[in-house]
Amino acid sequence: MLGVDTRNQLIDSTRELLWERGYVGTSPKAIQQHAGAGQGSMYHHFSGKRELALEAVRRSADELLAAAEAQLRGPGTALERITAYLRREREVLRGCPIGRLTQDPEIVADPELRAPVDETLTRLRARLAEVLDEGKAAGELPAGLDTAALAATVVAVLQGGYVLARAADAPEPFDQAVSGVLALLTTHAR
Amino acid sequence: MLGVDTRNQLIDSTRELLWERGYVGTSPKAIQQHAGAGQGSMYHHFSGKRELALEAVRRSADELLAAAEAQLRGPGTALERITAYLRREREVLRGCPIGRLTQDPEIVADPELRAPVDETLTRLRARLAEVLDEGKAAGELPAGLDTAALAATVVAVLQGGYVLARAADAPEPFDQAVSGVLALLTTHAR
DNA sequence: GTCTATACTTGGATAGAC
DNA sequence: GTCTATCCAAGTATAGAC
Repeated sequence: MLGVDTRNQLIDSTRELLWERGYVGTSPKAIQQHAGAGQGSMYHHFSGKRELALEAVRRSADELLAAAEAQLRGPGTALERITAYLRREREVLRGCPIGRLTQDPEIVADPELRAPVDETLTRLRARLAEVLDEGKAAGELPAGLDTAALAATVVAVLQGGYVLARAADAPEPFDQAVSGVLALLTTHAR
Repeated sequence: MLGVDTRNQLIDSTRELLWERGYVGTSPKAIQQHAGAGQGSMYHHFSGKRELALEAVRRSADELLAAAEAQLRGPGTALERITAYLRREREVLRGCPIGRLTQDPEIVADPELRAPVDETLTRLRARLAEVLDEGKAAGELPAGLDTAALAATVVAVLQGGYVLARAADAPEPFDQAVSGVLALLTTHAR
């Protein structure tokens, strides 16, 4: 195979457009144009917009978890790894390619389309809870902490930070939200 | 005037639909049907979808700030009021009628449509920062806290909580996220 | 103010030729 | 595998009658 094949071009274009415009805002025609593919080509590889979206969402989901793992599996204490994850370089104004899908009525109404979104955020929370548990075990964090709740808080700060940044058309509120939760977390570390 | 006039019916219907389906997902026809109004009626009162949305967003924005004020201006210490605000009854699975608009490409691309969204979340943060400042002044919270950052965190937890809940199709992750940040905040109170 | 008719574009997909 | 032609509904709006 030489170069990228059409099928993958279509999937990648769909990922981009879903990120930028969501499911209801993305038309087959737009996907084709972005991918440089014709109608026939798209409908040869996929049954339609929905199937294409399904594949696109699954890939974005896998990528998001892998990216998180890169920070969380890294070196350092539990809190250092959480900090690295929260502070990692992000395209804040673009928002989260997975989280943004939760605002799409046709995604949440379709169990198959919602499933990868749900799994991704659920696993992310579970993984963060693990890291927080390590912090507890190491005495970095107080034994009484509800790590599952705290993991949800951490993910929510990211997802909500994107919302604030997009509203303001500026990344600062995102950074503030992250700073705020880190300040709370690290003064618990002793 | 007897009963609700058509103009207001149209605005309220638009508010509902924007909340549920966003701007790109809401058609003039859907608005008319939801409002029980005809085409001519809608285009008599408004120049089109955009103007209607503008009015709808402004009203939802005002309402959101007023609702927040109800908790934040209430009785109790700063932390008690923040807690009341975070724990207030919410239709979690519907998400935030203002925050959800930040995921709409046509809203954020249009300065006039984005403005009320931006103002609402910015004011909300400012108001929360005030309350947190009161908590600092009262010795409830450590003097070193960055209240602007913390206010962003609080709003982000709400906005992100909605995202997690909608992904899971269940309110629990929202409640966890709130619990987590409250646990951090209240153990700082001394 | 509201209704119906009309218009043009886009969305989403199928059919059949190459 | 890809292209072009075709199809029908929906989106978004204007025109003019009542």
